[in-house]
Amino acid sequence: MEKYKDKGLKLTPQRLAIFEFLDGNSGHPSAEDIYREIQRKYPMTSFATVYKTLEMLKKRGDLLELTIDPARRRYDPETKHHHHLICVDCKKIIDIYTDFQIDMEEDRMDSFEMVGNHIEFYGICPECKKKEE
Amino acid sequence: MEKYKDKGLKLTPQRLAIFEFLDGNSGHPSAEDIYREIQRKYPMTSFATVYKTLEMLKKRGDLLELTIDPARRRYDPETKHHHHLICVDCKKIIDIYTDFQIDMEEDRMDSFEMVGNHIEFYGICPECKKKEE
DNA sequence: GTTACTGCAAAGCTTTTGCATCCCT
DNA sequence: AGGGATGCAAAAGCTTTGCAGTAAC
Repeated sequence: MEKYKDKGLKLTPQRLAIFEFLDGNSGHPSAEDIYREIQRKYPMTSFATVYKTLEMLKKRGDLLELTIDPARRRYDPETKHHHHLICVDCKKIIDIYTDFQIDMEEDRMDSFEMVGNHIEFYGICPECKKKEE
Repeated sequence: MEKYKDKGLKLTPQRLAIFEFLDGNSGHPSAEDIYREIQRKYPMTSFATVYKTLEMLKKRGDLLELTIDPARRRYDPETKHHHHLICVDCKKIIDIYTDFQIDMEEDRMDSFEMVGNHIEFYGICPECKKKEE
């Protein structure tokens, strides 16, 4: 939480609630997930504030936007390099911290300047597998 | 093109134009890209038809939906397993056919039944790098 | 007192849907 | 002729934005 105390950044109750909800949250919530949770504490909080705060956190580099779910954006407060294991059925997302060696050969990179990578593992989670039976 | 001739599938001019545009297209077009191109040949084609046709192709397994771009869905007619190299600036997407060995250890899979994976490589393309200078 | 933030409502985009008409087979 | 496909327009989601009022500093 300390990391948010800097110049020109006002710590409003709404923001503190959002920071607190995101801190250590590995559930990869959508904007609506965040909105619903924040509303329980601050019923007056608006969707606009949630989106504006998420945008601010993204710009600061304290929040990643996941493009895994075509229906809605999901957010990840864990900014250290990691990958994701996704249930193709319920869309649950699990963090994977294994360091895979997947460096590309120079001649395959089409002269791109590489800045990173991200692996999506697809699978069926135990809960959904059970439902299938 | 032959692969579309089967039971209960009508080959309308609109669909043929879409199939032709997608066939071998490695530009990962959005629905609007497809709509604009098809309109040049069949100005009467509607957006609804484009979306309905893409949905049909997805269900048949002849088209992949990419979730790489948070602003809009993009489509990939290449259904063989491959990865993507993405320009973080202009969002250009390049296909990568290298077969990386990234199998996870059993005990890291959280009991998921694995069905596949997809690597996104992020970089800055030569064109965008030039613009930066 | 300043200045940034909030909330509301409207607007912006992308994608989906219902239904009457059309046309491929 | 029959049934799937088309096109229109409306609707549905998710996300963004403008602005006046509010509150953090």
